Amino acid sequence: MLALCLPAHLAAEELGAFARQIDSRRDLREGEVLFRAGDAFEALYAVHQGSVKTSILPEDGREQVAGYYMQGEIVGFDGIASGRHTCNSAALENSVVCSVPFAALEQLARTMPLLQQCIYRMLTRELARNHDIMLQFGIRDAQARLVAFLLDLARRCRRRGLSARDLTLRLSRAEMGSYLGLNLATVSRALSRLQDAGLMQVQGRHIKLLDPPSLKSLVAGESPRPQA
Amino acid sequence: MLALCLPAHLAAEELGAFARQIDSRRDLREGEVLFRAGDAFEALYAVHQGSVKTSILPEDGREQVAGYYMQGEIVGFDGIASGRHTCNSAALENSVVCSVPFAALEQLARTMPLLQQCIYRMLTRELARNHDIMLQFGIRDAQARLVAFLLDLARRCRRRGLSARDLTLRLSRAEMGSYLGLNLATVSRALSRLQDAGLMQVQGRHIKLLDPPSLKSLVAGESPRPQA
DNA sequence: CGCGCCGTTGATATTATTCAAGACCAGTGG
DNA sequence: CCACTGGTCTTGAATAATATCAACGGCGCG
Repeated sequence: MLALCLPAHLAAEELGAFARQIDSRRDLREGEVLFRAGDAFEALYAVHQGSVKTSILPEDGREQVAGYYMQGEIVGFDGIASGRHTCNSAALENSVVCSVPFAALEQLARTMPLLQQCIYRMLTRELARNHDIMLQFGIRDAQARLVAFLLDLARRCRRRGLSARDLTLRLSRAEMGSYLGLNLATVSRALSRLQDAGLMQVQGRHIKLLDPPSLKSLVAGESPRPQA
Repeated sequence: MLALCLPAHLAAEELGAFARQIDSRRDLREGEVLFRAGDAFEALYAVHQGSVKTSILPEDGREQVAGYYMQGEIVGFDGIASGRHTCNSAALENSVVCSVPFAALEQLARTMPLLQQCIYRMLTRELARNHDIMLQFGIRDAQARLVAFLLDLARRCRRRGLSARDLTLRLSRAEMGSYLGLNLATVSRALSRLQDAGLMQVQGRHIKLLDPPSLKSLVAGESPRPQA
């Protein structure tokens, strides 16, 4: 299953050597913790099946969702620099991850230029992705921000061969809200309004995007932003 | 001056070869553009003197500030994955940057393990930094968010041997607001209130942090967050 | 059936935005 | 030297958006 988790352009023979060394699969049940803030950073985890969230919990306050990872995505880059994880990670449903011990990976990469390249690409991709996410947070309007999130989700689904129209959220309203910096109730209301407007169909955690073009223009077009 | 821009742990002899190849200094006047969204990604820029901002401008809307880089920091990671810059960059004051052609750097790194390491560290650091920034955006209260920004700034100043108490902002209120997702007026009011509370002294763009501990607790302690 | 969790929705309070007026400041030209 | 001007910052009042509080409905499960 490792082959599925790792970039395809890794040459076959290298993959063989690689897999022999570090292949390691782990099953998670819903809610099960993958790592915690403060844990030593030992591995990256490729989500093979299911989905995973990351979060922080400020001692005083309530959990804040920091990231959401689905099939084919990689969790754990936080803490790669410091050697310790800076957030918690837990499965949102029964899931399977491939654990990739990072020290071994690095070690191996020293003698394998292609693998080196592969790691490098992972890092830069993650960098670009984070950049995108940060820009999305610039959207101030609650409804537009939510739509941006859903469209991002749709894009990621399409990439993985799933339907980009029929989304199944694995996050609760509260978790979405936390991730987006919105209140649970605000998320719910925004979804209702979007449904009333005929732009999507909402049934609990199943969302059908009825009018992607309009949704896109909603995000790009009329987001009131602070001046500069 | 390149030596100042690059990580110190690069072995001297390698640095020599490196510098000979790619050393390239560029002076920027206030407001001068370093690169634009859509430009081919050719180089990273180490800020040697002064400061630089990145921003996007959605066709419809107003400029949104995406990042702020000071002396000793590196701009341009956006677009490293796609080969094109995804945001604009301009000098906030008269500045000097070292341009580091990235293709050359990569090429060179193939034969220099230490340089390889160095690039690698740059990437992971940037990753960690972005992660931190994203978490800061989770802070919902305008005042607390602003304080978090100022404390981050202070930390970066200290790291660079500048005073962590007396800050000189290079961003206007509007730019700070744009970066933080707040209105200009909100930023101004928050600063006034913080001053009234005796936590800092504000004189235009000069800010003196009078009570860092209280400021820190303000960020961590009582930020009302959505539930999850 | 009753319970707990999740989601929706209303009423209200709080917070931030918007609009607008004026203060401050530096640069410029009379 | 002094107004003038453009930009930035502060502040007030009105408005809009979101959070909070709370009630209720649905659904799965013991």
